[in-house]
Amino acid sequence: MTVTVDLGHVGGGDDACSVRSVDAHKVAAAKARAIAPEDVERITDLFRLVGEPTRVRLLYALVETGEMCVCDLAAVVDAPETSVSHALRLLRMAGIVRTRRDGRMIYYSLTDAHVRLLLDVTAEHLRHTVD
Amino acid sequence: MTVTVDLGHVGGGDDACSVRSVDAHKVAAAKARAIAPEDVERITDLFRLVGEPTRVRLLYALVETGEMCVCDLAAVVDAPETSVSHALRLLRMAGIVRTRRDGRMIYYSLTDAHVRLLLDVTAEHLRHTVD
DNA sequence: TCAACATATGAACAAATGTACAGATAATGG
DNA sequence: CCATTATCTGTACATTTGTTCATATGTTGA
Repeated sequence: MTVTVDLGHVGGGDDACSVRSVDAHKVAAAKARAIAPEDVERITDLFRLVGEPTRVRLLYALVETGEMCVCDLAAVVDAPETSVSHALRLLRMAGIVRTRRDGRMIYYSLTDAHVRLLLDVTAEHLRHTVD
Repeated sequence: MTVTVDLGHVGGGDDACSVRSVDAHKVAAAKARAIAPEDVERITDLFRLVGEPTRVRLLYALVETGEMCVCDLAAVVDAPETSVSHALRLLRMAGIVRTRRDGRMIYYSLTDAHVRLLLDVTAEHLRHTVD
């Protein structure tokens, strides 16, 4: 697997300012298959949401119990209810969790099973990187 | 394994300051099965790393091409090489990517297939939430 | 309607984070 | 050894982000 295409020097082609490339093949291929900017944003938004301790613990709590009210979630993660409410709002706005009202309380639950899978896959990844 | 169920009204018990709970069952269960603090940190560290546009695009580029040098990666994501170098350092320190030196260049590649799976699962999640 | 409760919202502040610039390190070829 | 190339590292700055306090919304029961 040498490759190292000849292509004398792929001068400042395309659109970038002063970006030179060593292996034009790969650069072109990667650019062609690159993920759409819109999708990049959605993916990073999702990951960023799950990249915070309180929110991850909230999600795990919901995975285990199905649904819980803010009060109980706060008890589980041992954080002020206000903090939990803010965290849940972000998760709700992202469509990761949904709410169900029952009297004065509002119960939160996961919207779909994908988040669970996401967390599981991550756990698997961590398990392997630990060894 | 106590669990102490029976509800009624579980006053300010446990250890938190002023956290009351509505459904002691779920709170106890969730606390018992809660993920370890150490694991929470590792999981959030991982997600936070993938929760940034440049880094995600770098990872996708590596998924597609196998391996690339910093220079070409910078060309793909259209960012200054310094930025890319910083981003790659974080990914490398987290064990997500590894390096291979060949002359003056350093080639980056994914450490294992788990990240790829992670990205795929996420794509799946997004696909469903769009509908 | 009023008081008590569960949760949401807004704003302010400290901490974390990405980015850019300058200089440092490492390797190649002459 | 020197110049050049490829990448790294350190630092400073602007932005983002999580947390907290105070206040608002909405619900129940008397």
